[in-house]
Amino acid sequence: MPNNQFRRGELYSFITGMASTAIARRLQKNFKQEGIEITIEQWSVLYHLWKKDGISQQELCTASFRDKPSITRLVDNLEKLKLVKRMPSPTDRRSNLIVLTDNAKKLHDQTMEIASRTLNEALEGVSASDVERAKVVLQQVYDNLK
Amino acid sequence: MPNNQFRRGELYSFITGMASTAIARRLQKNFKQEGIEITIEQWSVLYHLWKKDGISQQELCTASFRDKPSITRLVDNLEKLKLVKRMPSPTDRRSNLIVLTDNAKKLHDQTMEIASRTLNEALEGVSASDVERAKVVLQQVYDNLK
DNA sequence: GGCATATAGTTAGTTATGCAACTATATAAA
DNA sequence: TTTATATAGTTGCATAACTAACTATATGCC
Repeated sequence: MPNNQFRRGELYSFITGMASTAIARRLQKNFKQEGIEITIEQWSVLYHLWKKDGISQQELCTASFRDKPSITRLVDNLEKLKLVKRMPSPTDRRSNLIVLTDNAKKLHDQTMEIASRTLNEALEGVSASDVERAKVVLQQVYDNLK
Repeated sequence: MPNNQFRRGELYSFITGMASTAIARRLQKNFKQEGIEITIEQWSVLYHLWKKDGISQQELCTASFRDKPSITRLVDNLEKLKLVKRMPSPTDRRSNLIVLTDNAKKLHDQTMEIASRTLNEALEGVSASDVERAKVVLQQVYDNLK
């Protein structure tokens, strides 16, 4: 096996697993410590709804890079938690519009503060320009494969 | 909400989801196209065993950044697929040594070639030095949170 | 209008993760 | 030696992901 193949195998584990799951776990832990009992996946859905409320499940799929079954179940669980409601679309009877409840609106400020703090923990000692360069690489990887 | 908090929220999605899941999906797809019916998680366990065969589940946990239940079940499934066997450790009766079967050894060359090719697809147009810099950032993130 | 096709969303089955609780064995301290 | 503690691994429960198959509605074409 050529040496560069080995190094790329190592890289795979870096990009694929380590940093992303570490951030996810830490964010989940920080939520829990403040008594916020939602998963980070649920939070990421709320995150898009806070930016734009009342969008369809399909729009949530696109925004959050998930497939339709994943969004169906995340919305199921968010509905059980009384954080969102499915409303029939007035223009398309196949489609639901997902709207935030007051409970979810109340979570915005606190969870965004925790997410911001978590990202600060994660990026401690990393310069803004290195972060930007890493973003560009990861975006390029995504674009190469989508 | 201050503007830089918003930008960091965007960054979160970069690091957490996009690139890593895109690579995982593409690798899975490339395996499947060549008729290799294992998951990338199973492959990542084999990957460590190819480097060093006959290690304990705990060593697999450390090497693959997974917790013990995850490794227990991955080894369960790999055993069902006749790709590994649990052997009792001769020195510690609590411990299993996980050894590759001949079937698993046969998968090495083909899957490494696919993984290498997939990573080439992913990194197309990204310079080696940018890859190295991104690796450093992701490693730093991991170290910050572990 | 009627038919083919595309789109929105749901359901079922398998795999994987995280967490907590558990068993069994090993090690260290009294 | 006995007791406490640490370690290796398993099991149960909840959540989430991917794939494939499905229902219902919309759209485009004849």
